[in-house]
Amino acid sequence: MSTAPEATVDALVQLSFAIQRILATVGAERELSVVQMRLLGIVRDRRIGMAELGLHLGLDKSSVTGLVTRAERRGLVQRSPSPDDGRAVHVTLTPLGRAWTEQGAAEVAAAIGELTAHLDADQRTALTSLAESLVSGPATPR
Amino acid sequence: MSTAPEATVDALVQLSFAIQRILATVGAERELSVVQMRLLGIVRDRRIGMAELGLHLGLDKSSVTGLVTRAERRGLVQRSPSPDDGRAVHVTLTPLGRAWTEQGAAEVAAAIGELTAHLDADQRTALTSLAESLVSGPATPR
DNA sequence: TATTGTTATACTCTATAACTATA
DNA sequence: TATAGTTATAGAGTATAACAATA
Repeated sequence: MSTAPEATVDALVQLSFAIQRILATVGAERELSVVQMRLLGIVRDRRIGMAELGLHLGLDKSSVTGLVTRAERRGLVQRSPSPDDGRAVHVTLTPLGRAWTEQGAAEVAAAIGELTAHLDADQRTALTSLAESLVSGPATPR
Repeated sequence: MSTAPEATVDALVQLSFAIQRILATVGAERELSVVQMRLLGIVRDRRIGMAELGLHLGLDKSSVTGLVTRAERRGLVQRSPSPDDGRAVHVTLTPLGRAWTEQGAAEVAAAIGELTAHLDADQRTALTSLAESLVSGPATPR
């Protein structure tokens, strides 16, 4: 049970808030919450049902129902019955939802670009690999 | 308008979710949301009123009213009238609130310690200073 | 007039429990 | 029986608008 030095804890917590603020700000331009943005991002590249969506988002299935219903009402996603399983539905992006998702992703990348603009190439590489190693554990050479 | 490379964007966004998940998990042990945790953390070292609290949290003052009321109802914070300004109130931690705040901070530090356990001292130092530089801009030597 | 804070209201977001339909 | 999803309900969290009290 290691405890990180206070400076490291503070820096990572503050950085996480800065990134979340970027996501919230980009979403707010289209009145999307961070969770709605994640929903669109997840549905973007997966063929997925409500249950699996709940796993990705860390939400109960009943919460996902409301989330998807609100996004559907706004014309961003669609429910369609699964051809394989009569109980299941698939959630997919509408053309509008796809456009917003791509624009949002570009705006997030631009804002993070501003945040990291003062780094040189080596620093950026170091930051990226350190961040990756925290998320997925130490590098796993194949 | 610089745009960060995709790998950097992904790594930072995923890292921010990992840190937020730690905060949410630690809070959940005491049925505290991340915002309630932030509230306690802000009140911990400042003598502060509702308006300034709203600025720190990025919330409207009416939202802060509800947030503080719920925390007060649970015995975590106290409102007290400002001696200087008849309109203002100060929000302070109760002994229980202080205990929870300190325990929570320790648990967050421990969890982030786990996350960074695989880093050696140099890597940890590099990560900390890179993260600090993103949050507060490039190093500003005095 | 401006500022501090609360109240009323409405909506999003979330979980729990109970339910329907399909596997 | 188990799984996929919805509905009903309750509560937290948020903003806007209107308000009271103080500066």
